[in-house]
Amino acid sequence: MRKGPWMAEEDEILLDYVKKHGPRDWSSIRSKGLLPRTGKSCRLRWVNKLKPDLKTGCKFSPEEERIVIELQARFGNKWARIATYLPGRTDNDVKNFWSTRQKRLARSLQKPLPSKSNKNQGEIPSLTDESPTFEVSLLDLYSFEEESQSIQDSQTSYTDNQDAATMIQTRSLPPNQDLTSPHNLTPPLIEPLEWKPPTQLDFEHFSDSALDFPLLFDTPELIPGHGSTSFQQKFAWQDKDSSFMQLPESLPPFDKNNIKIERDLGTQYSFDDFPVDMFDYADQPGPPTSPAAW
DNA sequence: AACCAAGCCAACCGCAGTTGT
DNA sequence: TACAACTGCGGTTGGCTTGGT
Repeated sequence: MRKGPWMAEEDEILLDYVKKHGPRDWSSIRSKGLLPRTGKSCRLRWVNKLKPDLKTGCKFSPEEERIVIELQARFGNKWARIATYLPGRTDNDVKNFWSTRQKRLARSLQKPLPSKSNKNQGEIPSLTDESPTFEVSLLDLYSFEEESQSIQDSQTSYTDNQDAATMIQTRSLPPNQDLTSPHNLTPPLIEPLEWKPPTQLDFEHFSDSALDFPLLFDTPELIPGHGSTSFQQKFAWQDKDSSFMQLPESLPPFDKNNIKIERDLGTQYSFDDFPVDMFDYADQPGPPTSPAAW
C-alpha cells in the first residue's frame, strides 16, 4: 500500500476513475487494482486537491478570514461546516488557516506587550512566564468582538433571517435586547434551546482551554460593543427559580478606555496604561455559586 | 551563503456515524 | 439485530518554502 505524496500519474488515474464512476466507492479503486492507495487516501486526495473549482494556491482573502473567524466563534471547530460557507475552500484549508492563525496569535502574545506608558511596567507580570490565562483571554475577547458584531448584524434582520433567528435562539436571548446593563436584562422571549448556566464542569473546562478562560474581563462594559451575547452565554447564569439571567455585579469596573485592542492581534495590539489590578482576577477559582460570591 | 524559525499545506491517523449485508 | 465496511471529520504530523539574521 502506497503512502505519501501523490504523483501526477496517480492523480490522472484517480481523476479518470471519478469521471467514470463519480466520487464514491473509494475502496474499489484499490480492489480493482487501479491504485495502491486506501479508499480514504483516494477520497482525501480528491476532496482536497482534485475536485474542480478549488481555490488552490491562493491565500485567504480578508473577507474569507472574517467569515472563518465569525463562523468559528459560532460553530466551534466544525471545519467541514465552516468550509461550506467558503466556495472553493476545503475543511482542510480552513483548519490549516485557523491553526496557523492561532499559532501566530499565541506567538505574538508571548512577546512582551508594547506600552506607551511605563508607569505600570514593573508591576505587570511577565506574559511569557506567569500569565497564560491573560493570553487566552485576549484571544477570547477578540472572538467576542467579532461575534458581537455578527450578532448585532443579524439582529437587524431577525424576522427575515431564519439563520440569525436560530443563532439568537440558541443563545436564548431575545432580539434587540438592551445588553448595556445587567439591570436592563429581561427574561428571554424565546424558549431557551441550548443556553445553560455554566456548570462546575464548564469552568473546569475553561481553566484548561486555550481560549476560554472566563474571569479576566468580567465587566460587560469591557466587551467591545457593550455586552456581547457570547459574554452573556459564557459568564452570566440563570438562577434555578428564575428566568432572569444574571451578571456578576461585585467586580470593580475597569476603564475600557485604558485598554486598546485592535483587530489583528497578531501584529497590531497595544495597551495604554494597562491596569495592573486586572490580573487580580486571573487566578480566581470558578465557579461561584452566585454573583455575590464573585 | 548558511542557518534557523515561522508559515504553509498535504497527508496521515483515529474515531464516530452511516450504510449495506 | 449485529457486524463489517465505508465514509466523513477533526487532530496531528512532517516536509517544503519563505523570510530574517
